[in-house]
Formats: sequence, structure tokens, C-alpha cells
Amino acid sequence: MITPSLTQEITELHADICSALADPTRILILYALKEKPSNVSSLAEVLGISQSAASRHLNLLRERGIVDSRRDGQSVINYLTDERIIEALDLLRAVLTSKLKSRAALVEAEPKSGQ
Amino acid sequence: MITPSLTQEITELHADICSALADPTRILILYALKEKPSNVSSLAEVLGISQSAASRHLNLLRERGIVDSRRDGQSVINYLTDERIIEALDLLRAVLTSKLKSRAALVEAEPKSGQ
DNA sequence: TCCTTGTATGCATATATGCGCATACCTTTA
DNA sequence: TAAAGGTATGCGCATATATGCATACAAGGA
Repeated sequence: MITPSLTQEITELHADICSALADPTRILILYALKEKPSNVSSLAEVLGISQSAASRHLNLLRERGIVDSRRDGQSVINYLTDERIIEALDLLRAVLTSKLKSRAALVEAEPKSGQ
Repeated sequence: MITPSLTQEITELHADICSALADPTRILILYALKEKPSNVSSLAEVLGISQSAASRHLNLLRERGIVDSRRDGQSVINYLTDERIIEALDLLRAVLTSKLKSRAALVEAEPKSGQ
């Protein structure tokens, strides 16, 4: 029973995942967690952001199911739930790189100030 | 010469691409364009959105370099610039599907109203 | 040149997002 | 149980985003 509204609901969830990636700080957080699961405050320190900002970003990522956490003593360790998120980010970064490169090539070829 | 601020700038561009995907309507637009490049108003009609909304979404996608357009008579044909965007979307949708499935499995196993 | 079709945009508005600050909350340990 | 480390959150604010409506623009045909 696939209704149009069901499709739309899934598309909204799809967009929710994308919007979780739509912030520079969260992107940095995700790559950092890929390297090393860690707790809120050390993450905040590493990335040079406030503790509250880190907490909120992680909370959002948890709500979206992209990050999960387990208690370890007095701190809470956060980790990625699915490496495919990183794969997707890498793909998108590759797209970005291609664009930057071709733009650079244009500048090379056309010295008369592009646009 | 890789400065921290350069890294940050790239991360911001990375996030810009992600945020282009962070809207249900735009996701539908991208999948529709993958199937068939098309002009603003037919896209609007197919997706059941207003012409102005379609125009603005396409404009944003163009600014981000995800969509490009060429004039064809009186209409403007829009098309994807890079199929990897779709790959990334598919990856993220797969992540979503996994989560929905495992959540469903939990409901199966645990009939005492989850959470 | 005027009209039609197709597209972009200014305006107003409702909503969402990110952040710092201060503070409340939860665990563990002394 | 009190103190300390670590985490979450209410509040206020500045900013960004999405949308409809009406309208300005652009290109092709009569």
C-alpha cells in the first residue's frame, strides 16, 4: 500500500538526513567521529567550538539516527551508526572538487576575468 | 599552502552542496531531472508545486552547480551536471531504509510499544 | 510591434536554524 | 551526601529559508 503521502513522508525523512549534513560544523564532527568516537567536550575542544554547540549538533545527529552514543563512566561516547554517511559525504566532496577544478581550468584558459 | 581557513572554506562549500539536498521538493526535482531534463513550468506541474517555487529551487541548484540549464526556444531546459549527486542521494536513502527496517524489526520483536 | 508563453523576482510572512550564556542535570568518587 | 567532571537545555537573538502572490522580463510567433 504505497500512497503518495507515504512517498512524501519518506522524501521528507530523506531530506532530514541531508539537512543533518548541511552544516560545516556537523561535517567536521562526522569526519572526526569516523576517525575516533569521542565524547562531547573533547570533540568541542578539538573542533574549537563551544560545549553547548557540540552537544546540540550531536543531539541532532542522534535524532536523525546518524550518530549513536553509549555511556562510559561519566562521559558519553558518540560514534557513527553507518559509515555510508561518510561515503556519501566523500561523493559530494568529489563533486565539489570537480567543480572547483573545472572552474580553475576556466580561469587558466580565459584570463579576461570570468563569470 | 593549506591554511585552516581554506579547509574551513571548503567545508562550507561542502555544506552548501549538502544543504542543496536538504529539502524534500529539491530531492524530487533532482530525481525528476535525472529521468528527464525539463523546463521550469513542466517540472512545477509534474511535482504539483507553484511555478515560482520551482523557479527558485532550480535557481538555488544552479547556484550550487548541481543543475545547469540551456535555453531552448522560449523555455529553459534544466539538467543535472553530475550524476554522482544522485549516487549520494541513493546512498543516503539506503541509510534511511536500513534504519526504518531495523526500527520495524524492533517493533516486531517487542510488542510492548517501543521508545 | 503586439500578444502569448515561459521564467524570474520583489515583497511580506511564517518558520527554522545556530549560537552564546547561564544553569540545571546526571554519574562517579571522595 | 557533597563535590566535581561531563552533558543537556531554557532563553534571547540574529539570520536563513520556503512560499504565495503579483508583477516584471525575455523570447518567439502573428
